[in-house]
Amino acid sequence: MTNNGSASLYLQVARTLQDRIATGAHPIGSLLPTEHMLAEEFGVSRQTVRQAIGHLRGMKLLSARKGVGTRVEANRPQTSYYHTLQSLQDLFQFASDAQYRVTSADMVSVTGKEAEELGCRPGRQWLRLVGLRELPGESRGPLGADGPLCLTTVMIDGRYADVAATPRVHTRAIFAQIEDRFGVSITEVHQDIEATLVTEEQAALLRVEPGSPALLITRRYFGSGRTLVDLSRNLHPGGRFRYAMTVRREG
Amino acid sequence: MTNNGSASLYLQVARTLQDRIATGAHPIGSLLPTEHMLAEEFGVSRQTVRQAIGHLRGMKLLSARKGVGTRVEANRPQTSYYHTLQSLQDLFQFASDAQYRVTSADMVSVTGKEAEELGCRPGRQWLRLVGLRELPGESRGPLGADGPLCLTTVMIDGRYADVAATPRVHTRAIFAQIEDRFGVSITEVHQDIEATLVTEEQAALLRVEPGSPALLITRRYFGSGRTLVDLSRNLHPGGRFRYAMTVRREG
DNA sequence: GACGGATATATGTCCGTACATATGATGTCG
DNA sequence: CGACATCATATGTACGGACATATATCCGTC
Repeated sequence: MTNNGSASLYLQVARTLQDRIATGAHPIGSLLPTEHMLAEEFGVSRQTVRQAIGHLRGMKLLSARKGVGTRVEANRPQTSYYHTLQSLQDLFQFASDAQYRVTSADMVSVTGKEAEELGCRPGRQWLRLVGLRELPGESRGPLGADGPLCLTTVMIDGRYADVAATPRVHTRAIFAQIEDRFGVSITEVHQDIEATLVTEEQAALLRVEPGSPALLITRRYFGSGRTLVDLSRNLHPGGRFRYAMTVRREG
Repeated sequence: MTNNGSASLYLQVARTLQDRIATGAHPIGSLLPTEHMLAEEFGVSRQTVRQAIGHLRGMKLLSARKGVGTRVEANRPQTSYYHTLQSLQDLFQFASDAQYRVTSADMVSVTGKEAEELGCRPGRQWLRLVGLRELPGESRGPLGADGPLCLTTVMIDGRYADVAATPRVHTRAIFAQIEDRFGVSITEVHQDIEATLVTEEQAALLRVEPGSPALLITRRYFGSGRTLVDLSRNLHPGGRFRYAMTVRREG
């Protein structure tokens, strides 16, 4: 064994295999020798070899298929960074009691450019909501003066239009209502953040100066099979909102 | 066993334990019966019980400590969403050949508010870089007309000031240079995005109209022990940049 | 009462064996 | 030559036993 003798036997085996993979003795894509052969070579039980392989599988260096063998997947442990969310609600970075007050809800037939953006054929029916998100009553945050958190436009696939067919106040996110009501589950969300200026019309609704800066956050919610379930466009006045996230190293 | 008999034995055991945990028979924080007791109860070997427990540990439902026991950590598998990055470079969302052209590099002694923001005592030495990030030569992206990608100010802990002591052009991110040169590794990055307007001075440097919108992205890079290694403030002109990310459901 | 050592206990590691099962290769038959 | 059954093979599952090691507790000593 190349290692010191104090560590667990299976960790020594794992380390040796990892070294061999790193040095190219077992190229990516190739099959490792069988567990039986490795056990014999290292003079340990097959159980111990399996434990070592299991360790490396946890690091995504190896994968195994019954009846085939153990394949080398990666050269070295990829040091990836990740940002986790407890739930999709965390994408919204304001208090969870914020209300979405819908002022208009219209079924529209999308055309051309808009259809392309929604990833569907022209002529399909979508429900378009327009409204303001604001904090209820006195629970205004410390950040902004008062005024709505954002101006939100939502496009909902016609199949799920029932969740918001008439203008009203929503206390839960639209996607969450669709998930519950129709049993679809959101598997992926694409979020897009850009800077823009508010128009006069928007400024009046948001109670800010025309021409002041804003974050335009577009979110696309995808269900199974990468089908777009709903799309929301949130215009956040500059001083009233910021988007914060933390990424951590894996392991 | 509550399950059908076709699945693996250890999966049946795991399922039974999961049910018991979900129904509160084993409350969060409590210790499970010992592996030996469970093996006896289910009429299986201890090895099989361990495999079942290992399965639930992978789901973060259980944790184990040698000499103590197996503790219930969670009620049910948490469906978390995550956003992964291949490397921290992915936080920058422009071509990796972008250059950071530093126009000034000054060692400063931080005071009051700035010291607080950097999380250090007033009077500490930090290196302040100011410069523009731009694409080299002809490789201009399709998005913006030409002009710099962003105006970037970087604060570097005095200990690592050597990486950029004099103004010059950097082709690698500052944090990456610090990682290599000083052997520290960035374990966490905090990122903060807000909308703002560019001042006249900034507009001239970025070659945009004064008063146009911009994304201000502040990134704090932390090393081991949550110590701030460097902080960068990037001002991206509105039309020239957007921040995109995708989050996926776990499992 | 404080400190330290012996001890019981639970998980961790390791061995050997046996059989199950998915997979790809081989070979046979129409 | 193609479809299909057969077989060898590699990982997956399961058993039983044994010892290692970390931890908490008990107990005696100072």
